[in-house]
Amino acid sequence: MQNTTLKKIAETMGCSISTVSRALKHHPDISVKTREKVLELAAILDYEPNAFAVHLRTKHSKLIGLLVPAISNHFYESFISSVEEESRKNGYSLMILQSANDPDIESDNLRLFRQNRVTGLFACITADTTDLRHYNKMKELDIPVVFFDKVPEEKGLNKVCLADERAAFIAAEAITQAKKTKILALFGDPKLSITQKRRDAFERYIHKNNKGASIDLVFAKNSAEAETDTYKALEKTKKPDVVFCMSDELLLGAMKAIRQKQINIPRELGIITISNGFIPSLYYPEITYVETSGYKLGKLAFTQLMACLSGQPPLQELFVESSLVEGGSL
Amino acid sequence: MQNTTLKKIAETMGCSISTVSRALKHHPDISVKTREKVLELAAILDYEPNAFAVHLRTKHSKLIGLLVPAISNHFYESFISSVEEESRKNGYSLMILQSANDPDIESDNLRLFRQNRVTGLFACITADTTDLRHYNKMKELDIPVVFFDKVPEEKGLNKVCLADERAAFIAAEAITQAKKTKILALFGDPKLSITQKRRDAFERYIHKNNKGASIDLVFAKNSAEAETDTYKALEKTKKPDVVFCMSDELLLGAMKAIRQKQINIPRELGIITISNGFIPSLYYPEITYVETSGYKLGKLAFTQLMACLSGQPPLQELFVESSLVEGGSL
DNA sequence: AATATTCTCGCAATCGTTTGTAATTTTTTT
DNA sequence: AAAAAAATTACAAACGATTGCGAGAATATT
Repeated sequence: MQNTTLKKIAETMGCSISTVSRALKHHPDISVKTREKVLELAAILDYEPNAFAVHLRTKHSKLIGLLVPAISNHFYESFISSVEEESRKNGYSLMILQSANDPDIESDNLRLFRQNRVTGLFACITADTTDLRHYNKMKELDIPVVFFDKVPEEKGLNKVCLADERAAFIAAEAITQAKKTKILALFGDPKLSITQKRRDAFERYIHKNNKGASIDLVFAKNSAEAETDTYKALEKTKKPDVVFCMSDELLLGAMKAIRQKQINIPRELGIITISNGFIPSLYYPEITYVETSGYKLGKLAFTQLMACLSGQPPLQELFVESSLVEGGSL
Repeated sequence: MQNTTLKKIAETMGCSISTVSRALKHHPDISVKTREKVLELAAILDYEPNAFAVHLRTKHSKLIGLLVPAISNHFYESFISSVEEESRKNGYSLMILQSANDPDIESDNLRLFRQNRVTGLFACITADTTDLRHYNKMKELDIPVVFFDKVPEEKGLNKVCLADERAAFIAAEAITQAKKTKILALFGDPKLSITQKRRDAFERYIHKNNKGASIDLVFAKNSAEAETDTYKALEKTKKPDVVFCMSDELLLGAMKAIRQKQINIPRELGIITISNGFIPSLYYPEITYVETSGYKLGKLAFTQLMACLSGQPPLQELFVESSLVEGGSL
């Protein structure tokens, strides 16, 4: 069956299309009597405005693009969920694409977003994104981009991030207060600025406030690498007394190694991570973590995008604060 | 900056819009020479077809709707991820909305899908969905709907589901083969049909093939309940020698109790669950599970939808088979 | 050389809305 | 009652792309 259109309503009512259109949006030009009739008829015929026609005409797509590395990820999930919620509340639809951490797919997706004339875009860049041309093209087309989580280094972009330094700082503080000195620190891809920031903050704090502590610094690209690296570290004669993981992914790997070696937490070894809290709650004792909420980040990103859309874009880098959540692992 | 349009290209080339349009899609009517020129110019001007205009004209939206209870869910995530992947490969965009298990939001969302003239729809109904009118409206508009996971009872609908009975059956089989006889079986909300199906299949198999085995049947609404219930069961004098969980959520609770009691797996106690595999892999030893893959379900759903779109709709209920994935927990 | 055939390309309608402006009707004013 | 003002509705041009049809130019046929 065909969809009801303004034309169909107009014809069955015996009036013009524009009258119908205006009546439906309570335009003062239309008399109450006709408006009522139109509204009634529209309800009967189940009229649903054709979003494509509306967007084509108004040039306002009410569509927001969202680019994440992967949907199946415990952090992005909560971000997505939160953004979807806000979008729907504000009458926007969401177009979600995954880059799979591949710059080629990323640029394909950005093209798709452009073709769909998204009103705005949330983007999390891949580890290998070096070419920002596609993003710049968005700017040329007046499509505001709010980068989140993994953001480019460039200045003058809208970014919302977890307070990476702060989170690492808090973790380092907790380790220091727990009087741990032999630290195994697991970080992710060293190319990413998030890694650099967390690492810097972590080392700075430890060197300044935890004199005599040693840091065994390891970069692991994924969970499996984290596992082997942790395993190796635990076989050394000078075993660590605490493990710091900068992400859930690394925590998973580290915990597997720890379980294999049957090491008791927290008696023999402390562990702390940066997380949104889901994974840490799976273990017993629960893992102490510095909270970084994808949910909050999503809310913040949305506000930021709305600000861009409705006025002068406040080009700036915003942060979601972190806090320590005590499990029993430290 | 404005987007490049066919008109702009036509004007700078000094030819008509239709020529440009045809040249861009390699229409035989257009000479190679002009085609080349158009292509070149389009590349320079960064032409991106306006999806709205295309869809309005062609009446083919290349947009697929996806309705899930929640994005932040370890099962739907993989489903979404899989569907997104297929969609992109096939030139479709995805519009994802969450129902939050609320029938009102569900119907709002269905309206949104209609307004956006989705080409097809994947839907997982809420636990309280009784009114299928909104879905029937889709059918009237020739929008095929593929229900997945939680599907309506009605006949004559496209459904793709996990083989709930089979999964429980396989788990029961594995338990029997492992010669376990004192079974603690954790099931979810007894109101849900999925619970009933799994329970029936499980009990039937055990009673028939594992003579002398006893089943301690427990219904737990969430992870916390599963934890207390498991804890209690482990304190009884007649301890279970195996735990069966019908879902990841229950597994998480059970494992916490087991960890607290410092019980060795698999030496003192076996455990098996039904899962998509993520949570089981977090433990050491990894948990043996019957796989129910959201990923595979997504692939199946997509194929089903494509079939509906490209010919006679094969109204039918399809199932994703389950298989046993051996961890070291049994 | 005249006609037929094939190549190229442009015209114009269309998809379903929105919206400025003009036209018509009704009401008010004098 | 005639003119002015206000209220109501219709007309028509966009938005950007697609596509059937026809026109003109180039080539082929006799």
